[in-house]
Formats: sequence, C-alpha cells, structure tokens
Amino acid sequence: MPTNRQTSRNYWLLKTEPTTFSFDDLWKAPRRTTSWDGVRNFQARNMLRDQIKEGDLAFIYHSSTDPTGIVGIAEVVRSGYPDATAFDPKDSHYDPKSKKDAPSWYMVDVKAVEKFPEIVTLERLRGVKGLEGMVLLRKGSRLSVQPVTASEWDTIVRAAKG
DNA sequence: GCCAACGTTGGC
DNA sequence: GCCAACGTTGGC
Repeated sequence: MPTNRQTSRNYWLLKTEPTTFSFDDLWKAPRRTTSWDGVRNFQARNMLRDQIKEGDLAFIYHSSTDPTGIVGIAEVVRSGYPDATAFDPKDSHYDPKSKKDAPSWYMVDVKAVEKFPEIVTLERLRGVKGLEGMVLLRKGSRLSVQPVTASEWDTIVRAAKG
C-alpha cells in the first residue's frame, strides 16, 4: 500500500562538476550522504526551498567533463534548509547578504542510491524518444536544479539499464 | 522599469 | 579556449 509520500514523490536532476564533487565522492561520503550546498541561482533556490522533499529522487548529472551525462541516482533525505556555506566568510560560496534570520540560499541533503553501469551521456539522451521536452535538453538550459517528469524519469532509468 | 554591461555556465 | 545563452547588477 503506497504511502502519501510515495504517491507524491517528485523527480529532479542535480548538476555537479565532477572535478568539484562527483557521484563517487557522494558514494564515499559518510552514510553516502551530503548536503547539496552552494547553489546560487534564484530559480534553483526556490525549488530547493519549496518543492524538493524528503523521499524525492534525483539524477546526478556531471557537467563540464567528457562525456557529460547522468551517472546515478540519489534520494533526498532532508528537505530544504538554510545553506550554511552562505554564512561562512571563508567559504567560496559566502554571501554576506544572506542572514541567519533571513537566509537567501537553501540546500537539501541527498544520499547516493544507485550508480548506473555506465554514464548516460547527454548525446545519448538527445536521441531517446520521449525526452524531447526535457529541461536539460532545451537550448541554453543552465539550471543546476531541474524538475524531471515521472515519464522522463522512467524512460531514462530504462535507458540506463537497457 | 528599461536595458547595457558584465559575469557565469557549460557544451563543444 | 571559444562563445552562445542566460542571470544579475546598476545607471538612468
């Protein structure tokens, strides 16, 4: 019997540059879990703060590497809360405008769930039927946090395993 | 509120 | 390293 959380589960795509933080880094982290911090884009912030919930699943996408693509799946294990790196003057993501009583930026916690047998490259995704409307594939798409539809999710998981 | 200038992202 | 596309900033 599905719980409410399962029936309302949403899907996302989280971008990262593997030279900064890779899926393998996440896999090796304590409890395979880390905070997904440092996002400094308002649209992405709104999703982290308001929409991404514990129990949701996310593709982890490697950008600025060769090849680029989706490398695995993570589960959201904590919904949005203030991004601590914004408060730390020594952090590269420090933002003096973000106050603890009125945070500008948010993060979630994610846990590695599954690494794909091989990367599902951007080039390959462009050729998969059913993904024509995917945010990632739109021209000029730069969002580091993106919604993924249930249909897109299933299609990509099938492609990854097929 | 417009929009030019600037900085960043990210595929290639 | 190039550069198109996009987001943000700030002068007016």
